[in-house]
Amino acid sequence: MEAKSAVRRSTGATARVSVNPGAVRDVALTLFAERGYHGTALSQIAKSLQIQTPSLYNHMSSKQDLLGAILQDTTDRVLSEYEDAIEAVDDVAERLEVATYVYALRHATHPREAVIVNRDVTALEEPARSAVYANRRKHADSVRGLIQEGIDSGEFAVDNATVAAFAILEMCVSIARWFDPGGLIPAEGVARQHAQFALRIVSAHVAG
Amino acid sequence: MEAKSAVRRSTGATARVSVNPGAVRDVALTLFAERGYHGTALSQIAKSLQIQTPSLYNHMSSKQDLLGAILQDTTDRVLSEYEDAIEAVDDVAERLEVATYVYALRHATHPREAVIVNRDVTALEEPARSAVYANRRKHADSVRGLIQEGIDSGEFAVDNATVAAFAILEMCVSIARWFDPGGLIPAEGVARQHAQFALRIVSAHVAG
DNA sequence: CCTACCGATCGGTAGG
DNA sequence: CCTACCGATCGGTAGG
Repeated sequence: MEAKSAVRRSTGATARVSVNPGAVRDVALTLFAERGYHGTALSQIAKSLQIQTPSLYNHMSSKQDLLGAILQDTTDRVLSEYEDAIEAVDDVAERLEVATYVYALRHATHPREAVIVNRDVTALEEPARSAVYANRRKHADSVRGLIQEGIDSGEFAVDNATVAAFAILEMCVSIARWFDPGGLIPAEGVARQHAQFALRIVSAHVAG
Repeated sequence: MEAKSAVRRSTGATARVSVNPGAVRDVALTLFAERGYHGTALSQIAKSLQIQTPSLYNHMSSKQDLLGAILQDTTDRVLSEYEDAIEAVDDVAERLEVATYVYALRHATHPREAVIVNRDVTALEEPARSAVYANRRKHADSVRGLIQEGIDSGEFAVDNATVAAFAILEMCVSIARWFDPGGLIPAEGVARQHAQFALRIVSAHVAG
């Protein structure tokens, strides 16, 4: 009969490092993104970390909290990144360009977070869900305002600011679903092209 | 003591019409779109139809089959609609325009199907999932080819046909997530604007 | 971090 | 279309 530790060592699983809240969240990001919140069992997260399911509760308070923290942090970051980006420039076309660039880049570099925000926000219970929606709306409303400003000044030519804002934002969101970080185009290249698409969508007259 | 039928009548629920496979699918479309495949229980579908869960099996063979039928039919229709649309015109810019128009219009008029295809295809088991992916790829590859054709002929000016194709298709897909059929803009208006956005993204020189 | 265990609910079947 | 029921699995707790 073998000792328990020897049996465990013989399974060939990679050595466990240290389980902490960050590690739990990282695995949750991967599995939620792959299978969705409802499609992921805590037992799968635990297995990936090579611990038993109840041990997860040393690093989180509930499955809902895990989802809530991911969605809140992600949308918080999107919002602050957006505000930093437009603060740096004044021209309305340039603002739309940098806003699109950072939003696209974030979706290319953080696909798991993006997929979960867009697929599983409905799985989040209130009041956390409303807080996430509020972040999203704040961002979308501001981009819409940017476009309306460009229309009013005659720099942009587009039928409807709301439709254009959704088109621009959503083509960026989708990057998280198709972009291959190991492919030929770097994340910055995809972001740059989307920023150009945004200017073209609003028909901005840009130099160069 | 009241008779069973009287009790049922007294609940105030709307009169049940006739349950058939189409009614089951319609309710599944609504609930899957709202909560996702894994987030929807068959008991909820049954409750919405005012029958017991086991009775659902008179109208479907399994939950997986229900999802598979929805996804296969939806992607089949997208593909045939696309082929019909581009057949009707010859010019490459016009082809991109009509292809975008019908794709956008479909997502505005069939939001439930669109949301489910894009969120729950990963919940579909093989080999059905691969068949759905094949339909999607056929459509995306053809649109990418259209754009490449325009680049080669000098009509379009875009860095990368694949990136442009994804941007155009995905901004249309997202319509299903934000479009309000009861709002100010008709579905056709949203589709028309997206067709214009597509031409602008590829920088096509269009008359008018 | 574990074992032992909980009530609830899942998709689905048997047999009318 | 129903009642009665199945094994499996869910998120989570007790108590070390």
